[in-house]
Amino acid sequence: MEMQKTYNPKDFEDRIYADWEQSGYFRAEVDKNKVPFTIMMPPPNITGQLHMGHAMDATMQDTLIRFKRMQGYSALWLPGCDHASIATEVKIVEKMKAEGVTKADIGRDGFLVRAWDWKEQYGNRIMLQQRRLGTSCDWSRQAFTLDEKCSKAVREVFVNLYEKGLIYQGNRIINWCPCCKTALSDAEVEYAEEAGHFWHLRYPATDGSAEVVVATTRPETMLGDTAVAVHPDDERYQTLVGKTLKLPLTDREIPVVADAYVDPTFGTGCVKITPAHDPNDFEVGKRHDLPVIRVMNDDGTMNELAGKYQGMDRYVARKQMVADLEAQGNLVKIEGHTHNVGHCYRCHSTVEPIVSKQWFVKMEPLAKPAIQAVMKNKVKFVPERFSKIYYNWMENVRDWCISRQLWWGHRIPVWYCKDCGKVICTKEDPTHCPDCGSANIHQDEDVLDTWFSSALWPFSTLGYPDMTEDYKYFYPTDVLVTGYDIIFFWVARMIFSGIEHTGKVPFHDVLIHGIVRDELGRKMSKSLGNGIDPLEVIEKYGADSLRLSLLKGIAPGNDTRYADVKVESCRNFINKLWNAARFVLMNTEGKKIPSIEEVKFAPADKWIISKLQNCIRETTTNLTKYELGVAADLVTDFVWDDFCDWYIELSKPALYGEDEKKKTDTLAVLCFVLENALKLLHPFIPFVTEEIYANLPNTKGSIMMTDFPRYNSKMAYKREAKAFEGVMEIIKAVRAMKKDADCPPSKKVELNIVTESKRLIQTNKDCIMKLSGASALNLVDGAVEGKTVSSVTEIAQIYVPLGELVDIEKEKARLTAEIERINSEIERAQGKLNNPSFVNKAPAKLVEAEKEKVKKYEDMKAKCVAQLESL
RNA sequence: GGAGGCGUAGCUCAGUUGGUUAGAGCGCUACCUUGACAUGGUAGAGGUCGGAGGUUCGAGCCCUCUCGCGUCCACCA
Repeated sequence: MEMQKTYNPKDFEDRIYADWEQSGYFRAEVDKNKVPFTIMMPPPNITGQLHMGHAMDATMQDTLIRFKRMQGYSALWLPGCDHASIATEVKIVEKMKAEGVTKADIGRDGFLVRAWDWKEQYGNRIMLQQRRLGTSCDWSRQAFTLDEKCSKAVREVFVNLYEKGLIYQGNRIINWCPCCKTALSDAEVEYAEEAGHFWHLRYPATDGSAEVVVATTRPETMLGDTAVAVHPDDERYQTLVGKTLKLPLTDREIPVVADAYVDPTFGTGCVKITPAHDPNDFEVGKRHDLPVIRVMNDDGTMNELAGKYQGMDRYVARKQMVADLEAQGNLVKIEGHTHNVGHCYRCHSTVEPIVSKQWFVKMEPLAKPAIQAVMKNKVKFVPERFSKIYYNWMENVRDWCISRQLWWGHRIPVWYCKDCGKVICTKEDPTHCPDCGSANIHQDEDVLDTWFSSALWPFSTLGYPDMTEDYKYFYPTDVLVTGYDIIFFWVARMIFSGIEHTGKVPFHDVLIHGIVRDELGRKMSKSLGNGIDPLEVIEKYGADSLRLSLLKGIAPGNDTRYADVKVESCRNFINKLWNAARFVLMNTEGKKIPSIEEVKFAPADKWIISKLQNCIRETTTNLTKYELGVAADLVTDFVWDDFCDWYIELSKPALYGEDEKKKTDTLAVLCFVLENALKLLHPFIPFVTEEIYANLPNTKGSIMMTDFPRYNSKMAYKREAKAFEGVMEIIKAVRAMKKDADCPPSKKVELNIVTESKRLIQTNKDCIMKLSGASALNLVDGAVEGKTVSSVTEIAQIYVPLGELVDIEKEKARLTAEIERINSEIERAQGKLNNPSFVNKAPAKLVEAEKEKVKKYEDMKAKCVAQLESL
């Protein structure tokens, strides 16, 4: 097959993916002869579209899983989607609103029909988009948090926790979203600074003897006040404690209580206590046995206990009440005040702390072993610093509110007996009350927090609670790859869930990455409209270029910026690789290539093979350490600098020469190095490496199923490679000399070389001449007469007669400068050696290196001085 | 209030247990269409690593202080 002059990913990416998928290569088998390696894909929401964050997340995972697969592991990357209870429900309600339909109109069953329709329509979209990236997930095991398998695990886990007393129902202050009309967990509230006010209100004592002034940021909640608190030691208010106050705008009387919660130095030292609408007040209320008066409805309007304000929206009521208080003379003052206001993470409405009966998971017993697991390195965060963030959260976590007043999700598996009040929580749906036998039972209306099922993802997807072959073989998983933004939502909850329900940590490593920002460093967001669609980038540059650009130069845990120019430079790299392959293929065409074992290596061959071995070793190490950015740099640098810029050029004298054996030997090395480079690159840029691999002589099958290159110490050739670098130095020196003398590169020059390494130079004569643009290479014994420019390298002095181009004065200045430079090097090294503490304390190896350096530079200096004198 | 991060070449970023002369991409300068590639080649210019002090034979890396900019958590009504 003919390769085009320019790399064009559109010609093959879709075709190759279809081939892979059809071949079954993505499927992981339970194979006792292999070691499993498992990654669970963080399930994207079914409402979602692929964005840059997904693209990076998926690319990292795909790179790791392809690497491990090639290393011989039974590599499972299990994909799937999250039903995203609240996010999806919000979207469906929005869509219904456009049609003029409400949830009440169609009822629960009708709503669920729509929700499943939605899932059918959009649930697979993002999975299809992921394929464009080249993701090698095992689609045969694709899961969904609301499917039968995952639901079974949810049920099992809920009942177990309930039976252990770790799930309970309680009346507590929770975060309420009046827009979504559901409770939220603490993690689902986002705080943002907002400009607001402090309203100072006067509450007179009922006996007229005194008054207190309280300040509030939410005056509408005063209708639910059931006390005013002061600090027990606050001398100002000693006489007030025990008295009652008249609550303005109502006909209620409320007591003054003493509670240490109050900070006497803040404000007036008097705090209105609203147990139904503030978490701290709720606690104070409990201590003083205060009534809990909730004055707000679920939709954020005032309720029947709000008197004349009933039915008003919370903000309308606020305005009206402030006006009324002012009219009464009970508004003392209004202060400007910025404070943190909580918002729903889905609809961004201001959340309302409200007392409500909800289901909770008791966190303390679960958190302890989860903290231990990380402390004892059973779970390792990469980079390590994220474990601190994890500890900080885990150590201070409050009970998890898991019930949601939504319909889309796992319904809480609890039934209530209407006759005897029994609460029934069982793994099988009950038909009657086990206590009184009544069939008059009904299920709890609420569903579970969407993260309750995500928390089980690493094992629910493998069949838990059933001890399936998959579960036994692939669990615990190996590495979780995700962003730091969901450590609390998800990572932490998977860790304690895994430990509690399976007795094992769900994964050994957590590779944390940052977020992909826009070119200006801003977060990509819908409201800013600065999002970049990965699919458009793929369309323009190809998936491989996008993948590589998302990996090159990234460091674990750090944010990165997306820039077109980065993708472009990666595309350029791939084009380079493409053309290098084209070069090799053009030359191998119709030739019989010997196997690498039969080749007699030239010095350049040993050099590139040595470089290759080094690259194999370093790349493997870094991929194993999850340093994907470093690994990507290593491989691409090897291909571009060592292979393309040097070795391919070095191969040309042999390829265009007369010696057939030399020619085919060189071709064998070219093929060998290219093939290995393709394998090293395959985890990063799977499509183009597959395409080129298919064109290589003597290859069959897919590159993704070949073995990842292994470091071969027999091919290390360290000494030979080092020696050959002396040859390269000469080539570079000649190029620089020509440039310096304004000699056109195309003009062939004569090289006269003084060296002790005569054999090395002689063996590589063709390469030196070809790469430096020389017409002749003479080994001479001393300085050459006449107008020459000269240069000194570690192993040689080079004289190039350039006739009229030679400027003696310029040449003298150059040599003088060179001697100065060498002198400063000698000084630096000698300075170290003259320092007794360096010589005594530094490792012998380093001391030796400094000595060598002095020797080398002294030698070069002598040569430079000799040259200068000869001018 | 607490925790953590960042500050390295004009720009965007690497720099893994402290160890030769601190790297890359893009940009820039000069030259080059040399039988894979101008999405290219060759040769260059350009940082002393935010600042100060300290530990060490040796610090971009460790410690203290300090300046500037993000982030997360908590939250006093």
